[in-house]
Amino acid sequence: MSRLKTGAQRASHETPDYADTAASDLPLHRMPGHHIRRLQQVAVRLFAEEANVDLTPVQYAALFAVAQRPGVGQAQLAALIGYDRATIGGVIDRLEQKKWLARVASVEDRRVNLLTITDEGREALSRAAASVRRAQERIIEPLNEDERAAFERMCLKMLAHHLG
Amino acid sequence: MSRLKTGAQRASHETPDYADTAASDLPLHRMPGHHIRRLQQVAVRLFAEEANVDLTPVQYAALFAVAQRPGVGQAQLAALIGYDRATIGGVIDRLEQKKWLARVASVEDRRVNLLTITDEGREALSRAAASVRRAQERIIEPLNEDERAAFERMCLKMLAHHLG
DNA sequence: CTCATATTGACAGCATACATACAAATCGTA
DNA sequence: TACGATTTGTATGTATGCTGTCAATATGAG
Repeated sequence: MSRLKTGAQRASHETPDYADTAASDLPLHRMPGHHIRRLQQVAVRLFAEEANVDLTPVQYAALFAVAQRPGVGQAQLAALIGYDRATIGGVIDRLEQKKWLARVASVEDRRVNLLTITDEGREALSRAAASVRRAQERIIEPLNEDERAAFERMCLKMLAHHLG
Repeated sequence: MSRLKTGAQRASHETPDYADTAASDLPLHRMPGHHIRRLQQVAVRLFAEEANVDLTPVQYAALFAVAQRPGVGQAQLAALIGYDRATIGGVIDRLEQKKWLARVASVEDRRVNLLTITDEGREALSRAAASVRRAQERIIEPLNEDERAAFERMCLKMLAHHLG
């Protein structure tokens, strides 16, 4: 049986007034998870808007990481940038199709695909750099310098706690 | 060419040392978008860990919103909680399968599906409330009170700027 | 050396997300 | 009132993301 009083809802503008919410005293606009999800949507959109290369945020991260660590395996790469082993396979497939990444079977460990970036991949990465930077700046554009630093610090704090 | 001196970034502790990155002077651990994506992953994981009901974060948001606004249309619902019109269809499909949400054809506008929550839906929502709250608290657990307020404020500031 | 154990990458299945296109229906305006 | 523009829900295709399973391969304890 619910205690929800539906009578309280009138037409309000953007933020609905979730008044009298007995079932949950946590309206959506008070949930960090909700904000984070929407920020993620915004970040992806801005990335796509700025992009001058056919790269998604995920593909960029993967390509960037392989450039830093040539010869990394798929599982290692996944751990490095925070992906699932299952997900990374498809990402690499698409980067391989574009000839920006190459899988090479390891001789030491025949289970492993050694990943390397191609010259075209490096070129794409280089070409994308500026627009990626712009996208990142646009996300935090409404924050002042202090807030940007604080935001980064808090993000890292939460990530260290939950992932570390 | 960038003005950023990449030489300045030495091996820092937990984060891999992306030293001498000529291709991009923005390492992953300095990209807000990267942090947001990983926070989103954490948030989803915590939600799933705490959940005592078969509900995803998205489904919870949709169910919650419909409970607040019975008779809302799919497009309105999508706008309300920040989804794509195309995405919301599948979400509603699954909630309808569980008998927690019902589509009713509108008489006034025959294009519209009026969405209403069922008694079972209300019951599920009520049952989920505590665990959803716990999941939200766990996300920001490493932050102190001031930081939590600041984080929420900054999230809302960015969202208002990019969505408003 | 051998066998239990763990790791690696592939695959299937489910659930977001987005862009695009579409038919049906509604609305605005001439 | 007729008709172009818009809105609504649906479908398709692509790309994350996760869980779970599997075969092939390493690894380590005995």
